[in-house]
Amino acid sequence: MSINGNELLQVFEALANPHRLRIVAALREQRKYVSELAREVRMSRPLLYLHLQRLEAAGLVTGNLELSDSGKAMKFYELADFEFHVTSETVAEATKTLQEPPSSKTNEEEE
Amino acid sequence: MSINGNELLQVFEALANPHRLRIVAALREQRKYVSELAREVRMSRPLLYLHLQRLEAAGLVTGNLELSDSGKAMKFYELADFEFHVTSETVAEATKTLQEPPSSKTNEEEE
DNA sequence: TACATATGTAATAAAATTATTACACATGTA
DNA sequence: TACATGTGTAATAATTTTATTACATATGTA
Repeated sequence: MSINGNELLQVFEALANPHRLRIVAALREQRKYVSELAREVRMSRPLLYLHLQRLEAAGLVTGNLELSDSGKAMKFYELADFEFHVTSETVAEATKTLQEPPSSKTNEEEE
Repeated sequence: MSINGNELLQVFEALANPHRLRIVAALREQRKYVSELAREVRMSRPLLYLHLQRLEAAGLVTGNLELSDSGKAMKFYELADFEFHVTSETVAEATKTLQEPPSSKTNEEEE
């Protein structure tokens, strides 16, 4: 069983942004909490949240809300283990199971 | 030597779209000319051109203008050979050589 | 209490991507 | 000549993504 088309698409979408590549690289050293990471990659927290959400939705990182020793809430993000082999073959295979969300003009008229 | 950060980003950007995944899959069987491919993936030619350009810019496909037997111009696109191993390690490695275009507020003020 | 540091989100603006429409030009065939 | 089929692109519209600003809430320490 290979990866689902929509999942693979989500992975590509998640990685198709320089900030998010940097976030992945930054998390490689060790897990980090959001504010800490924001300082490191020099990004506002709200924006970082957005990027983290995309990475998490794609399954590339996971977030965990924890309490520090002093009792303060900290949200830690860490990398997930992921490994994709990308060739025209694996892309074509995954694409078989690719489906657009059932919106738009799916089956209005054929010719 | 591994892949350059900006090149890898361009690959992800190219693959981060359902139409383009389908185009890759369609070209897997054999090379096709633009109008032919447009019919197959049910897309207007101008739009297909845009997507093909992105794929070509990323090095995933190549285009060739040829003359058919009858003398009509035909632009054939075919898949390039590509293979990427995507893990947090390869992403982090490539990210080292990632650079934003020298615009925006690169070095306005540090703190 | 005031301040620094956390999390979290809503509203809005800005920018980039995607999509459509309307062209121009060329060749082969009826 | 008229029509079908090909390439190619410019202008514009629509949509999505990215980014900013302004909040609210909570904890620990001076």
